[in-house]
Amino acid sequence: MIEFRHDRPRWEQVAEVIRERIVAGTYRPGARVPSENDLMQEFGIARMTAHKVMRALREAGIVYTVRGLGSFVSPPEEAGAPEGSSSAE
Amino acid sequence: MIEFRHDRPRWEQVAEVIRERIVAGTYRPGARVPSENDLMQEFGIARMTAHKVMRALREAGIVYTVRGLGSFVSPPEEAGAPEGSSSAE
DNA sequence: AGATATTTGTTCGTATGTATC
DNA sequence: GGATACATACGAACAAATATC
Repeated sequence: MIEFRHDRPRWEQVAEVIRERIVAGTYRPGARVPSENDLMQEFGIARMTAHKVMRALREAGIVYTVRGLGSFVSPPEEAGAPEGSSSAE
Repeated sequence: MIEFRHDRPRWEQVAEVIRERIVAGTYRPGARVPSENDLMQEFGIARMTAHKVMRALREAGIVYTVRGLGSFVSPPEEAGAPEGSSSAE
């Protein structure tokens, strides 16, 4: 369990953790991130709080969500690199 | 946006607006009235304030609320008209 | 086709803490 | 101190989309 600070919202702190994992590569592009239910269990938070976490990450553009399926790490920003230019598909 | 007066509670002023809409027929009997979330957005108020609005309308008997669904305009007072007397179901 | 489970979306109910008046 | 108002957070219920059996 993580130690929640009292000077910042929980949904913000959890979102930070997930964001760090994505940056670290723990969750790769296209892969599913923990469901709201998962977040509830892992962080001991309520569903609505977990929902807020995912909404924040979604609005930050680092995940996208499909109802009934879950949320997934957004693909990297292809800034001028045409697909197929890096390696074989 | 509406101009909030400083001499009366916001929840009271918003409740007045919704009540007027119901009287005017903007929201008909049985129809759903704006959710607390809707009120937050339209009037720029907090959820607790929006909740107070709906509670006031509920206690006035002009709406009824179903958890998980929303609030609805109360049916008119049918003084002596049994249900099913108007048409076939 | 139907039932079930999982998951997100949305709604209301409630409690707490903080700030302001 | 009380009333108002905001933000946060937990709980419960209803709904829709998806997948599996």
